[in-house]
This record gives sequence, structure tokens and C-alpha cells, in this order.
Amino acid sequence: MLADGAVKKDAGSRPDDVRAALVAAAAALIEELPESQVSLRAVARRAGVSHAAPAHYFPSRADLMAAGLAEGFDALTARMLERRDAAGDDPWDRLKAIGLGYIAFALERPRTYTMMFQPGYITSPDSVLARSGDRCQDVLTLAVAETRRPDGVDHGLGVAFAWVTVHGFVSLLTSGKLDCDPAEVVDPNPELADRLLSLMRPAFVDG
Amino acid sequence: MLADGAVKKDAGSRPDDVRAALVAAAAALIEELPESQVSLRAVARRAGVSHAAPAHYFPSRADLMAAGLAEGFDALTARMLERRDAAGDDPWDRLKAIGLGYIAFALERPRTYTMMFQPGYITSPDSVLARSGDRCQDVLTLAVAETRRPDGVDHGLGVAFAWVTVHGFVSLLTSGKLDCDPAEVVDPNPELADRLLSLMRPAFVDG
DNA sequence: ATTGGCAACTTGACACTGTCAAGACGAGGT
DNA sequence: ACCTCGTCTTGACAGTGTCAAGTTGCCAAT
Repeated sequence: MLADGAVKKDAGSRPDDVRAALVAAAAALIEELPESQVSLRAVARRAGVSHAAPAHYFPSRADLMAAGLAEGFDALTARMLERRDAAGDDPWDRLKAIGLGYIAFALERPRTYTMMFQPGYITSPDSVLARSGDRCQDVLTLAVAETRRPDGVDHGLGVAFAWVTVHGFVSLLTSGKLDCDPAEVVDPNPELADRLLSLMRPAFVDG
Repeated sequence: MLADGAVKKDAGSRPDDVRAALVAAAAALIEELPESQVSLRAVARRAGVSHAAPAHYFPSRADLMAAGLAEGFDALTARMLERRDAAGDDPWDRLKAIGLGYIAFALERPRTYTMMFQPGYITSPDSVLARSGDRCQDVLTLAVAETRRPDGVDHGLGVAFAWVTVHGFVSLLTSGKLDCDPAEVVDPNPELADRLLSLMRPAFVDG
């Protein structure tokens, strides 16, 4: 009956397959198409199921989107950690590496990134999307804490400042408000991003 | 058939009336409803015309939205100018006043502000929306230029930094990523915004 | 082995959307 | 009077999210 839940691990874990396929299809379409064209039915078609199949796993379109966007947050977190660990031991270098990883991800998957911050997909504070967003923020919080110095700014304010800077940068970039090509910002000439991040240096470390 | 009490005979009943009513209805609904619910037909209903009337003035839904969003940019520009002129003569005070006006507008009309930066509504570089956005940027550019000092940062970088900071701030706020209530940030306790803006002070002026 | 039940979908329907085609209708010119 | 044009309406079409009902297949109990 209900004694041992989640006993679905037998060979053909079909149910989870469909769910995973739906989330993967959503994540793919979110980057491929403009937001208004990422329809429940298009996701269902991509996943090879009927148009109403998503309703069995997700109460509404917003919930399916949220699942796809949570994957985006996880990928962003992974990218930040990768860059941070590749940097040295200097706290500022590590924080800047995280910022550059953040920028690189957002410019690689601009539609996903934009939708990740669209209000309306977080249905509750402990939804999958909100939790993956929190894990992402934790990485930044830790890196800012590492730069802590006695006369430094308030920790929460520092986290906000760092996040605000990188988020505002990629957001304005993808909106076309900064007159430079987003495609070239990270790979061919990362000077702009580097100089921008350096502007917030005095808020964190000396010198 | 017209709604009722049509003012057709009125001296000011130019054909532009319908167009203006559509734009006004769009601007109102953009703030009242989530983006996906701001439909062409809902705007037409609000304006008291048939569901296909907008098609005569705007080639597509995006163009009607762009017209409404351009009004948003104009309102933002007006708000920034108002705050700047109310500030004193000190260049930094004027720049900060613009920033606070920017933040106040964005938090008063969050849905409008968010949609203003949504890529996809600017159909061409000299569209109405793009032009009104440019006028908004000009105000910021001028204010940054006023802070110019010999050893200051590059002008374009300074503009980007200032814009990035305020835009990132309100964007993260309305996304719920900064754990404070957006409704209280400007009116009851503007300390957070003030302290955040002060963090970018060293990039512009001495002391 | 048969039955029952239930979860995992599918099919069908409804109201709503953006956009196109065609028509109504008054104003202005000839 | 006739014609034309711009303005707007009506009607239609494919596509959408979501709900209701039906179908299928598997597992447990009889």
C-alpha cells in the first residue's frame, strides 16, 4: 500500500523518464525560443508525449517552466564553482572569477538567464526554483565572506553589491542597452567585464 | 458598433484618438497584469474598440507593447530629471538623486520597468521604444559627465557602472532575490539604496 | 486466474489568444 | 450620383492552457 514510498526503482522507471524528458525539453526550448513561444504543448511535442501529459507532473505551465529554470540555476552554480576553484587562493581573485563565470553563463544562455529572474515562476519560497536559486546565492555569499576585512562593508550589503553589479551588467547587455556586442564580451575581449568588476574592488579588499 | 456615448462629434476626435487610447490602455494593463495576460484583445477591450482595431495602428502585438513601454521610459526620464533638479549643485548629489529617482520609478511600476528591458519589443534601432530609451540614457550620461575629474574612470565605463548598479538593484529586488521588501526600500527606509549607491561613489568623485 | 484498483497517460473539449481576409460605413473629391 | 480611401468591425483560423473523461497497463488481493 503506502508503507514504503518511492519503491518505483524497478528496471523500467518509466514515470520518472517522462518527467525528466519534460524538464529537459523545457530547458532546451527555453533557450531556443522566445518566452512566449515556449508552450506546454511545444514542450510535450519535444518530449514525445501528448499535449496534456505535462499536467500530470506539473500543476501549471509556470511549474514546468520553473523546473526547467531550476536546471539553469544549477548549471550557473556549477559554472561559478568551476571558475572559483580554477582561480588561486586570493579572495579577490576568487570573487572575480565567480563574477566572470556568472557573466559567461548569462551570455551563453541569455534567454534562460533572463527567464530565471522573471518574477512569477517562483510559486513558493521552498519551490525547486527558489531552492536552486538559494544554492546559487550561497556560493556568492561565501566568496564575499572570504574577502572579509575588519573595516569592510557590511556583509549583506557586500553580497548585494556584487550580485547587483554582475546581474545588472548581463541584464543590460542582453537588453542591448550597453552599446557593445554581448557575444564578444566574454570571449574575444573580456576587458570591459574585467574593468567593471574591478570598479567594485574597493568595496571588498584594500589596495 | 461603438461602446456607448461615442464622442465621435467631438472636435478633438481625430483618428489619433483611438491610437492614443490604445497606447494608454496598453500602458495601464502592462502595470496591472502579468505580461502573459496583457493581450491585444484585452487592450482593445479596455480602449473600447474591437479586437482587431489595434492591427490598424500596430503591425503586431510587440509594436503595441513597445508603444506602451516607450511611455514608461518617458515617465522614467521625467522622474529622473525631477529628482536631479531638486538636488543641489554638487555633481555627486545630482547623480545620486537620479539614481534614487530611477529606483523609485522602478519599484513603483515594477511590471512596466521589467518589460521595458525585455528584449524582443525593440524591433528596430530607431523605433519609438529605442528612442525613448536613448533619451533616458542621455540623462544618466550627462550626470556622469558632470562628475568628471582628471583621474576619473573612463566616461563610458562610468555610465555603464552607474546604470548597471541601479538596474541590477531594482531587478534583483523585484525578482525577490534580495531579502527585503521592495515596497519598503524607497519610502520607509531608503538606507539600503543610499548605502548601495554610496558604494560606487569612489568611481566618480574624490573623498 | 480472475478481479479490482490505481497510476500514467491520451483524447476531446472549452475559452482564449494573435493575425489575416473581407466587409461595412462615413467623409471627401469629381 | 459615383467612386475611393481610411477607419474600424466581423468572422475565421490555428495555436494555446487547462479541465473532464476515457484508455491503457501493471500490481496486489482474492
